[in-house]
Amino acid sequence: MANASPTSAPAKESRKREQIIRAALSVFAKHGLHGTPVPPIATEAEVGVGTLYRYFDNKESLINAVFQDSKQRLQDRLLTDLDLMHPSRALFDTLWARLTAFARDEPDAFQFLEMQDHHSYLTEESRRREQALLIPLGMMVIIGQRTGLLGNHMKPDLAIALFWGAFVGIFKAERLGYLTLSDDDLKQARDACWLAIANHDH
Amino acid sequence: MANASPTSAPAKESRKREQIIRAALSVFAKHGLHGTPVPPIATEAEVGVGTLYRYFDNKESLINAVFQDSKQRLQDRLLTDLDLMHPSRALFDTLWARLTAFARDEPDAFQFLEMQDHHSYLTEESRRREQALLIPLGMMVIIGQRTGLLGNHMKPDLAIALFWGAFVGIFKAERLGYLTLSDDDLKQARDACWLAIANHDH
DNA sequence: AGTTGCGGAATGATCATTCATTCACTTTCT
DNA sequence: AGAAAGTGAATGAATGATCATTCCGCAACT
Repeated sequence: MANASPTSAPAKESRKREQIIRAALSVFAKHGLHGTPVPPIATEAEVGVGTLYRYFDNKESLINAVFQDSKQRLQDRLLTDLDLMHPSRALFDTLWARLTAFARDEPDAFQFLEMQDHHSYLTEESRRREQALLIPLGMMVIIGQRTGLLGNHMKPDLAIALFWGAFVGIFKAERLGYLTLSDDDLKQARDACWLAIANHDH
Repeated sequence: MANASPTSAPAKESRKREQIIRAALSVFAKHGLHGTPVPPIATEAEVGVGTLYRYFDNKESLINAVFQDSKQRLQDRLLTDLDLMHPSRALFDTLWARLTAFARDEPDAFQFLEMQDHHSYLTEESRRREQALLIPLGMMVIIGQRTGLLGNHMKPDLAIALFWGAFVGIFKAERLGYLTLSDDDLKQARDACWLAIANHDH
């Protein structure tokens, strides 16, 4: 065995990398992308600025790492062990529950992913990650429409944008202090969203 | 008469101010708030940097001017000659139509108002403008619930956040290239939003 | 003793803001 | 009326602050 110590060298190294990503996420969420200098990120990560640049080529590549990491975690929490190919009201409720759990557990990541200004920074790979989440959801909507569960008049992309926008909207309102979301509020919002996209022909 | 010329001195002065606000809006929408230096704004406004600082104390006060101007225009276009105290499906459709018209006619203003990062800049006055739009809409929802037009289980603020988020979501998706919104798509989205908030007890 | 990781002062670039000067237009004086 | 002086808007080079990035000396580990 090359490494038997509790924190082996490569493990410790990648732990530091994650530390920086987490710190960056937290500062970006608070002050925006252009708005946060690099040194405060290093401070928050309890790391020298020079160290940060050992792990990331530049600010842009750090931003992409944060983006991909957050997107990946969202995707994992949302899709793991879920059969999107058999849509049902129960599946919708599960997705909603997982989404709210994500928004609650990782508010910084949730907010970061909705920021406007990272889109000019994103690399090809980051955009691919975006698709990795959108495409399965799109297929789910298509199947749901085929089976008569969902209204089949709407473009799948439109349904997703509508739903996602509504979801983001209520949490954004909460973050800005216009609202507090109780469990009951979330259930009502969930049901309202379902009404918006379900099939009403029967 | 002190001023008989077609563009009197005070008129010309305020025209220049508006020119700067318009230019700032356009550049802010493209590159974000922190992301845009002041000089490019002056260039876009066809004005010297020094001139810009004759009309605005600093960047922050320019941002607030842009915000208030955009918010005011949204409010004017949305509420003028509308009786919010008598909600109906037709009123909802009118609001939707005005909202889409605004998003189409003034995409920069629409996007700017949704940006995350201006909230740390906003003055008391700017926040007041925010309320000036939200409060009448909230009253409309309350009345709609009282009259049985809207589902009356939901907090008015929640209904508004849900609706506004969905609306913003579809236009954001279009801007980012995930979608194109035909007139038909917009009608479908409108009807879906109505289903989400209307009363279904009859 | 050598190698690798780390830190943070140093560097050069970019930014917000200022200010000395120009310029166009009035008012005053002869 | 024509000349001279006054006024304040407009300008953009200059200034100082802040930022991203580098690099060299130090520490830890082998």
